[in-house]
Amino acid sequence: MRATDVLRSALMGIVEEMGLNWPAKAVIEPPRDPKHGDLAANIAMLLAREAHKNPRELAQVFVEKLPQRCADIEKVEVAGPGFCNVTFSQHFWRSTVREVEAAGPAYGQSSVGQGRKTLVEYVSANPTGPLHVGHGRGAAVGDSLARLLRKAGFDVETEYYINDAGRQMRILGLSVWLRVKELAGRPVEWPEDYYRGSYIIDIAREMLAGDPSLPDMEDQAGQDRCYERAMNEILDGIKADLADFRVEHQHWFSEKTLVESGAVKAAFDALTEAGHTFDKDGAFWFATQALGDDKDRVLRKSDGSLTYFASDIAYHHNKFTRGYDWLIDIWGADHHGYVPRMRAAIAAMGKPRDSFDVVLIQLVNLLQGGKPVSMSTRAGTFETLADVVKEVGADAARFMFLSRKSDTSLDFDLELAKQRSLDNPVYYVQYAHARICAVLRRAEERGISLPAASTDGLLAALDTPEDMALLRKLAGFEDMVATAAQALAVHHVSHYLMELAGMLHSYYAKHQVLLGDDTARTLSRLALLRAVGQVLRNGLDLLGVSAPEAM
RNA sequence: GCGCUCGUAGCUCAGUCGGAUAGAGCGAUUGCCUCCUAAGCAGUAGGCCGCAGGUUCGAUUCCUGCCGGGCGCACCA
Repeated sequence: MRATDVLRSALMGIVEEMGLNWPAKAVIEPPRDPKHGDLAANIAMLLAREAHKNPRELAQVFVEKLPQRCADIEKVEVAGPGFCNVTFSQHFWRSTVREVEAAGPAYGQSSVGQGRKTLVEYVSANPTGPLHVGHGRGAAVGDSLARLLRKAGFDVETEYYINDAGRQMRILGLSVWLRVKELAGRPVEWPEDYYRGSYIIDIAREMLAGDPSLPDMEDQAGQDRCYERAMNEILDGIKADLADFRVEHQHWFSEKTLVESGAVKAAFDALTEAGHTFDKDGAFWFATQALGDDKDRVLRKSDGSLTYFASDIAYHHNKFTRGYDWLIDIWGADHHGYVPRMRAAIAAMGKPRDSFDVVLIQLVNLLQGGKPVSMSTRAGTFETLADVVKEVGADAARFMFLSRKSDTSLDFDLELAKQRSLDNPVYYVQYAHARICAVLRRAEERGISLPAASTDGLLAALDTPEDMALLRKLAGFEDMVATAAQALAVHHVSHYLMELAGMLHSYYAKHQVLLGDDTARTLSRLALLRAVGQVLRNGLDLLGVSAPEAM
């Protein structure tokens, strides 16, 4: 926030003048209670010991010197144990409207990310069936996180890792193949592990219709053919479901391709060279325990096949070689035990700890009017992402997924997601935007013309406490984006939007915007509302939620 | 048993790089449309921030232990 920067540099100047150093723990932030001013600084409490003064005494020094250094400061006082509480002038806050107008959709953009090359890998569900609700949460979080990080100045790309090389894929091929044979009236013996979903039968039926001689193939060949077809079909379905959910990955990365490229061997060699591997019991091991894991892990089993971990190491190694220096993985929370070994792998690659982060996505409990919806594979229940999106819409689903911390479990009530009330926050926020648009439309109808860029004079009539509160909130948008991005916490955006929408609704109820007899005030309030609308749009865009002009 | 994680209002959840009197919505309850969208607003009630210690000027926030919930602990993926 501009106010924070202004105050920080003024305070730094004073600290320097006193011959002291700026402590790392110095914080400048809006106090909880707005009565304490716009910003509070704890600097005096931190420097008290070094300056041989009591905190309040030292704070008094700052209070006396600040106004000379900063014309925008209207009031500054010592409070509590030694805070410096600063209030900026109304004129200063009003200029926020002009900043929003100037930046438009780019308002909130910052450069705290310094262009760091970042890869967000998310969803990455095995292509063995349609995406379910849990994947949807991961999809929403990954997509919004990428948007958020870009807004904060990171250079972000997104990726879906296709697990097309392992056991699950063999089972998928087998499942379809057996269905094909069954449909053709051949005798079939069902193994313990196979995919039972109805989509498997659909694929088998299509394949059989396309090639009636298919069941005559040899088992292995038939199974391979089925695997190929089924995976592609399911992958297409996944892509379509994601597109309907407004999620698009820039890269689709195949595990199979990775394995065939020899990347696994290269990764093994690199680990061995660094002395992190050993042979035991006929298997090839990675000594992760020395790097913080519970125990050492197998990379190549005694039967010669690779573990999932092996190709995952190669995959992450490959990400680094592609030039990314921050890897963010979005995983289901049931994989949290996997984090230490992946961290061990990153460490073994010689990469710093902060080059790899995992965002864990907790379970989604699907409810219907407060009662749990069966998550079984039975038809007719809402289990897939596509079903849920169809039922409640992408906006409601995304907002719901993004309004809670991602690592706590989430109750998703289908009834509630369709309700048009404050129970359902997405409508509350969208309604605020639509209301603003309605007022702007009405103004236009009445022939009131608001210049695209307002001036100090035009904004001068913004002088109520509610005006100031909204302006401060708008000014804080960039900070919110930056801290949310760095904390990988998308839900901060939803909460900010809820607060901003609440303030707007409250303002709307209290202050008439279109005032027949007071043109100056009308114009200034219209400009403020337009700025609020812009910030609501920018925030909703980070969530991938639409901002309707009418509801 | 070990590890990770969570425990904040009746319910669902924010907040916490240590700061002043802990917030929101729902539910309960009382009001508000001759006026820009009532999908809204204003008010009231509701809290040992799981428990006990420790660190400090100051702890809901950090540390330790305990209690309770969730998840994980494969030569599975």
